[in-house]
Formats: sequence, C-alpha cells, structure tokens
Amino acid sequence: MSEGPHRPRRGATTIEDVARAAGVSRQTVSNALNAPHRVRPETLARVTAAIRELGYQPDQSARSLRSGARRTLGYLAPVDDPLDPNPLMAGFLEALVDAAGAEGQRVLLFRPAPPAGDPTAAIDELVAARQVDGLVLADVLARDARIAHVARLGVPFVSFGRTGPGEPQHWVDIANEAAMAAVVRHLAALGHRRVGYLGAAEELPWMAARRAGFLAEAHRLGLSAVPVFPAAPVSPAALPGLPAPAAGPSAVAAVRALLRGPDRPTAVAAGSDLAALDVYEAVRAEGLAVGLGGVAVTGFHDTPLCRHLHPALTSVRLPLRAIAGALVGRLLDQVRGEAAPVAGLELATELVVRGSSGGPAAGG
Amino acid sequence: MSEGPHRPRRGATTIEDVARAAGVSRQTVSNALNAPHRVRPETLARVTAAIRELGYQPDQSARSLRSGARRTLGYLAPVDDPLDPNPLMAGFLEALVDAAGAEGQRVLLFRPAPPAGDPTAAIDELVAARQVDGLVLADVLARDARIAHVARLGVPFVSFGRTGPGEPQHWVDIANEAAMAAVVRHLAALGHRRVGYLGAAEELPWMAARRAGFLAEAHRLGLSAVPVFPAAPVSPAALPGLPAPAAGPSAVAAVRALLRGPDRPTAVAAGSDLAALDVYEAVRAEGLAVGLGGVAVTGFHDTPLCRHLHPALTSVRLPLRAIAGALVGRLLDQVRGEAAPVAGLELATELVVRGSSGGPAAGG
DNA sequence: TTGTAAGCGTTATCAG
DNA sequence: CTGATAACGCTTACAA
Repeated sequence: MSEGPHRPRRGATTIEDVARAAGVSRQTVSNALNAPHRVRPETLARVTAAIRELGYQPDQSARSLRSGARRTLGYLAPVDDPLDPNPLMAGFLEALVDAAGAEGQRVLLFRPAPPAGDPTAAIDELVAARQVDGLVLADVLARDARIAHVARLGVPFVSFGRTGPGEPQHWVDIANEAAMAAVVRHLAALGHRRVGYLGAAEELPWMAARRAGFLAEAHRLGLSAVPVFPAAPVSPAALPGLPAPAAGPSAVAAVRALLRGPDRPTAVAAGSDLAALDVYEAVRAEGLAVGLGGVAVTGFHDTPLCRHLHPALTSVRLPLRAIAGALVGRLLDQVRGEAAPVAGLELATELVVRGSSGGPAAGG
Repeated sequence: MSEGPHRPRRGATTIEDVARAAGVSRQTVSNALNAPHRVRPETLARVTAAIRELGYQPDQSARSLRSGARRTLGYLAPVDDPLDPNPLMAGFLEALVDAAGAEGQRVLLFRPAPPAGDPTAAIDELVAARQVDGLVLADVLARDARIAHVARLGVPFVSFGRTGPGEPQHWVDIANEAAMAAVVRHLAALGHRRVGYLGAAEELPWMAARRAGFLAEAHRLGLSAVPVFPAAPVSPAALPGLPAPAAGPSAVAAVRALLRGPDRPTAVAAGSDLAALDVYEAVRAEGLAVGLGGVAVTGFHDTPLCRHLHPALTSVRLPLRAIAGALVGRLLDQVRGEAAPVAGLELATELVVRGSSGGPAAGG
C-alpha cells in the first residue's frame, strides 16, 4: 500500500496522451483548448472526444508557468474581531468564489501570519511567489495601508469598501447613506416622527456613513432624530486592522435612557443586526413592545439572525452577488491589461421589511 | 499607460538573478532554500543576503511543476443554507488558513458551479488540474457522496465531521454527545431536575448526536428530559447537500407548549445558538424570565450572538484552532506519503457559562 | 560542497 | 491549418 509520497497526480493524463489518442500533435490539442477557431471542425471534434474520454485537464502549474496567467485571485481575509465579527464574510466569500468561478478563476484565501500579522508582508509573499493574478481586499478603511501598498506594488486589485479621494478608485461598495435614508423613509411612511439611531464602531467608514445617512434623511423629512453612541470613541491610532468594539450592555443602557427621555422615539434604527438585538432588549426592559403598537426597530445586513427574532427584524440586505460580480469584473479588466477603474461603483441595497417595523408579524 | 496585459510579475526576480548576485550557481540558491544543511555556512549567508536584498521568492508555479507539490490545500465550501447558515464557516476558515499557513500551505476555496452544482464535478476539476495537494471537506454527512468520491480518486483528504463505519476514517470532529452531556451536568449542578431540549434539523448527524448526548446524560442523572422537534422530519432523499430547515416560529410554539405542560422544565438546552433565540422568545411569551430565577437556557457554537443576548447566552465553544490544526496535520501526513489516518479524532468542546444559565448576569 | 544537464507540461513562435 | 522547436523557472539526478 505504501507508494511513497503522494505527489499530486504524478502520471496523470497529459496533453501528450490526448494528442496520441486523437492522432494529432500536442500543439493541436493546445489549440483546440485555447483557440478552437484555429482548428478544423472535424479535428476539433476528435480532439474534444479524446479529452472527454481521458478526462484530461491541463496542469495548471505548467499552464501558469508558461502563460504567466495564474487564473487565481487572492482574497485577503479581514482580521478577526470577536466583538464585531464581519457578518458578511461567509456570504460574501461564497458569492466571490462563484463570481470568480464564472470567469474561470479560483480564489486563494490568505491572511497575515499570526500573531500580529502584517498584511503587507502577507501580500508581498503572495505576489512575489506569483500565486495570483490580482487581489481582492475587504473592509477597507480610509487611507488604508493595504491599498497604498498594493498600489505601489502595481498589482491589479479591487476593494470591497471605498478608498479615499486621493487614492486609486478601484472599489465597489454599497450605498450606506442611501440605505439608511431608505430606512428612515420607511419609518416616516409608517407615521413615525421621532426616530432614534443606535450606532456601533462609529470610527469605521461604513458605520459613519450609515449614521450620516440616517441623520441627513431624518432632517430632510423634518423628523426629530436622536443618535446614540454607547461605545467610547476609539483613537484613530487604534484603527489599523482592528475595528473598534461594537455595542453591548452599555448600548442597552443608552437606548433605555433614550426611551425614557422627554421625546421618546417611536422607532429606532440600528447600524447592524447585532446592535438591533440591544435595541430589542432596551425596548422590552422599558416595558414596551417591538413592532406594531410599540417601538419599530430596524437592523442592517439581513443576517440569518433577523428571521429568528420575534418579531422578525426588518433589515437592509446587501447585494452580495452583484458586489462580487462587479469586483471580479473590474479586477479581471486590470489583469487583462485594460484600464484600471477610474471611479468607484456604488451598489444599491434592498430593504427587507418584517414584523419589527410593522411588516407581517409572522415569518415565512 | 497602456502596458499590455498585466501578466503577473513577468520579469520578476528569478533564481538566476540571485545566483548572479551571490556569485554562485542557481543550484546553490535552490539548495540554500530547500536543503540549507547542504550548503557551506558562509555561502549560505551570502545567498540568504542576496535573497533578502532582491526580495526573491521562488515562483510557485515553476516549483509546483517541477516538484509536484502544489503547497495548496483545497477547501470545499459547504452549500448555502439560508435557513440554517453554517455558523462556524467564518471562524473555521480563518483557523484553517492559519493552520495551513503555519505548514507553508495555502488554502484554495472552491464550490460546485451554481446552479445545482455537483460537488464531485468540482472536485474532479480541481484534482485534474492538479491545483491542490489535498482536500478538506466539511459538514460531512453519513455516507457522504463526496467522501466516496475522493476516496475512490485516491486524493489525500480529511473531513471536519465524522464518516460512517465502513468509510475511511480521515475525520476530525467535536465530541457532540460529550458536549451536550456537559451541558446537562452543568444544569443538573445548578439544581435543575426537569430539562427540555430544542433540536434543529435533526437529520444532520451532529444534531442527532447532540440530542442523543442530551437524552443519555439526562437519563443517567435521573433527570426528567423532554426533547422537542418542531421541524417536520425531512425525507433522507432531500438530504444530499441541503440541510433541512431549522427552528422558527413553530419552534417557539413547541417550546411554549412544553413550558405550559404539567412538568414544566426549569431549563432548556438548544442545539444551536439560533435555536436558543427561539427558546428565549418562548420563555418570555410565557411570562417567565431567562436565567437566574427563571428558565435556564443554553446554546451551541458560542457565536458572537451569545454576548449580545440579554442575559448573555451560555453556549458550547468549538476548539476551532485545534480542529484546523488536526485537519491540516492529518492531511499533510497523507500528502507526504505517511499512512492515512486509521481512526478519527474527537476533540473536546468548552462550556462557556453566562447569564442565561445562572452565570454572571452582566457581560464584559 | 558545488556546478552541469535534463526535464516537469504547457504554450508561443515559426516552418511546412 | 498543422507540426517541430524553444522556453517559462525551478528542482532532481549526476558529475566535478
């Protein structure tokens, strides 16, 4: 049984085998694969048959070495944050792999070597070893060190999350302000005139944008809006990498105070689904109800959690497949030598109305 | 600006450049990298300096082509299930990438091509293209088609989740029964004599194991135990790929009925953190409180959600880093030609006690 | 210990 | 449209 080190498919079918089986040269097989139009139809058919027959698939290493194309995109996984876990990582990654796969690309996951890993070092390694054609970055901050680094390296890249004005605009992002504005309009349409907002980790650009969008739209509609920031502000120095702690028990206290105040809001929007949990608790602790006849509550991200709350939580759904598709498309444009994106792309979100804001009380 | 297709680092520094810079042959550079002990110390130092100086890193494609080792492990992402999202995917993946990285391996993510993708086809593609040295499978079911397939292919593999008795035992798993037994003992130690259990997707092996572990330990301790299965049983035919729907509104109804019954349990364990949410709701709907002085509740997985509940949810924490480490270790053993694992490995979980079961009521 | 030669499987170039 | 030849960058033999 012991057959020595299990070298990957040593002796697997090669292009030569196919050529022999089809009675052509290996070059013709290569052409059949990479430039079918250059091969006579009947020859092509014969080669294709042989390929299927033998289950042949080109060795990606050989192909990469020769052509230079790795057919692989690197995804730099965001740093852990136990307190405010990236709720989109799972769903986003799946969408990214699918979008890449549709373009014949694979996704290579990588992260800084722990502990206290330096993302730029991890990027350097991957690029120097020529393992990927381009990079996908996520959770991009303002003046993000990773962006500066990959831009200087000249590697094709895109980011999920916008970059600053002076930086390359290779980003795709959701319209955070517009999303929260839609939430406010939804609440206003239900008759709410006094609305509260529970933020979380306000230092993160997307969280700041949500708060701003909320306040702006509330102001525009003439609503009375009160934002609440329970988390102690974090110094910018602490930013690189680690997002700040999100809401928690103190968030509940803050919302409770808000609900006891003189202008008790009849609706509270939260910057994330987890933060909405704190709103639920605060509302109940004050002897009020969430939803119809009580305080309306909304979240952000439309995580699976929303359906399991009672009442189910109204939330903002991210167009993950569209985001992933746009990222991959823009990245491959660069890989193929077309011009780098000159402007970022902002995608619309979708408001999913459920019982917590007066929608149907019972979930599907 | 237009410099043609951005071929990955074409013209990057090669082993030849290093050799020239260090005044040795390229073979010596290769030795310095792959077998340092075969190079004279002073030569080694000179080569190492040149390597650092030039930022040289071997081209992974060339290396793979020549040596056969891809230095890459494939991770087959579990299929989506919006109703019961795999709550460990994010944290597990991070641990897996770290564990692989510690062994000099990268992780390539792949999934069946949508729609209705066939996992075995996806595996075939990856293996035929020789892109990975081995495979990591997750969410393994009994008599899983993927296991049979990779076993027949002869590709090194491991699975997170145990395989059936007749199958290769290349698995690492958590001790689900023992975990739930620990939960029961915890509840018993707090004085609970009547305990309930809310399951979810009982057709999944790990869910079935949790239920069994709960019932067995309750019986052993002489407790009165009542399991509740709100979800309609799903026919085995529906299994391949898609797990069954988890709890939901009907779960709440079921638990409420349990709490209204003649032998009202004073504690309810849930098979997942999301299911525990339904228990919270049921307890409150019955006018009872969760935690001290009310009904004790526990979850499973220790997702970030636990800390955001009020009271915080007691839950079972998975040793994700140990799992990932064991998986990578066993996989690489096979890749290196050592014997395939002859028995699965069961890892212990950790019970994290919080307010929902009488622990400290306030979170950190 | 170091240098030389060969070849991994593929694609690009250039003759037929 | 097809077939021979070279080269991608590296590592494994073998010779010096």
